[in-house]
Amino acid sequence: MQIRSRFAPSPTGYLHIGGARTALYAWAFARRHKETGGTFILRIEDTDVARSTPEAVQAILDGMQWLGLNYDEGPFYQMQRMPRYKEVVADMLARGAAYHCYMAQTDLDNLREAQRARGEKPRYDGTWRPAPNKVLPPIPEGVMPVVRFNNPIDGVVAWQDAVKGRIEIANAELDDLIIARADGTPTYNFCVCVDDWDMQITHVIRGDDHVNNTPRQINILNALGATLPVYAHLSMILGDDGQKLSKRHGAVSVMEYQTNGYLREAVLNYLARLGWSHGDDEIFSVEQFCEWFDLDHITPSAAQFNTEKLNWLNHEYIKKMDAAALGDLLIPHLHTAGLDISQGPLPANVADALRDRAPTLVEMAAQAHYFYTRPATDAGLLATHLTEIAKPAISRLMTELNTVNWVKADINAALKSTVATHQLKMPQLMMPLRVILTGLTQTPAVDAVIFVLGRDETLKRLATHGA
RNA sequence: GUCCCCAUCGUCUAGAGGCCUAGGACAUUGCCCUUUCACGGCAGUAACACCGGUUCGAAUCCGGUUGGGGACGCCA
Repeated sequence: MQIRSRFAPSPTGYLHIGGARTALYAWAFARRHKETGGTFILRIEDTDVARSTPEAVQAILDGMQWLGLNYDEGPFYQMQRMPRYKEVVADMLARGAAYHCYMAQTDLDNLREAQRARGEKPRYDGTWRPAPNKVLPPIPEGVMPVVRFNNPIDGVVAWQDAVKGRIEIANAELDDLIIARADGTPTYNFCVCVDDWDMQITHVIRGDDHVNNTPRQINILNALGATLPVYAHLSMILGDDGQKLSKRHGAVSVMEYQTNGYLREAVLNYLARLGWSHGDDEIFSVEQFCEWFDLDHITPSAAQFNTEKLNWLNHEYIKKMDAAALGDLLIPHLHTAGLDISQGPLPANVADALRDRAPTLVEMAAQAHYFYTRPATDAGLLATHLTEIAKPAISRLMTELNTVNWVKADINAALKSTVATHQLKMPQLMMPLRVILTGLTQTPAVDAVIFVLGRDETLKRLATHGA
């Protein structure tokens, strides 16, 4: 079987973490079956003209690109498929699978309100639904009708959800949904069916919130004579505080993660593990994920986002990444931290020195200041650490550094021999050096700092506090 | 209100009747390492929502309760 999965966002906002995970799973599922023709399709559901924007389309594309979720077909835009939808509507009308409804909006509202008041589920009452021997109301003047789907009245719709198991809903719970508005434009549930059918989607992997749409779509698909896809409904992702994610509450664009200093590999890995598992495996590459991913191990319950774990994962990736690559990723963050890096040390070296103590690139950039700007000297700090006993040692060290072969091991040897000849304890030399060189008491190992700073800059800084 | 879904440590999860006195990871606590902080190492605290069944045996199956979530649009 050739797997064909799709991601079908509506462009009404950026790609947030929930959408990104949905896209990731649908993508990975197709990639998992690549050898047998697995195909990933991107479809933009933009039929809500009022809320869809080109900026949102771009934001979604950007987010997917950053994550590396490439698609094999598309992007398809529903607005460009209007003729096709209209053709299908006309056909359904002709076959009696759908019918015109002239009920006014206000009447509909009143109907629903009354039903709610009676404790019933609000539903269209079938006033305009044709039936044998039924006399329809006279068609009102000047009213453009909507088209409603002739939903089955009896029986149940059931499907084997790949993550939630068997779900069944009685047709009596469903009503005749509108498939085309009065202005002729088709609606969501209908477009999805036509698209999934036309695009021969075999696996619909989407958010939990569509479970309720599924029986309606199955009915429409059946009326169309289409083969039903496998449905896999992903539970939602909750915010860090267990609350639902929303625009004003923690739902941020995936791109925010990039600007906040997260690596794409870490975000991908984190998302992969949020709602899916492969035994005890925690850290794995996207490639590995694509090999392992299956629908069977997706959790049916909602998952709470945990920034601390993301930070940990991000740090793991930072610690393992190639220094040059890490340096490249760090550059933009150094810029936003306001540092002029044209004069200073190589970002790759800075990154290498700082990686153990920086879980994100933003944090790393924040710690990188003293590599690019002379530290302000805190008199108090200097007084505490730059003791009389340390001064001659530093002076001797300067002469050594002047000629030492500039590699970390030799720098370290110079430090050690200075400590030895002046009969100091390590901290007695390291702390004053650290304070002079960085202005801080908490930095990477001093030999690493010296190495990254470079000979000239190190000697200049030491000279200012001239021992 | 009606319908649907969900329920293992604080969090993400393993677990598909005996391998479970419930495993891993993050976080947390303690100790070790150490030129501070960090990194790293070791150890610890911590969970099957509740009540009934089924079974020789249930975290695993069934029913109910409670709690949480979602859906009920001429939005997607």
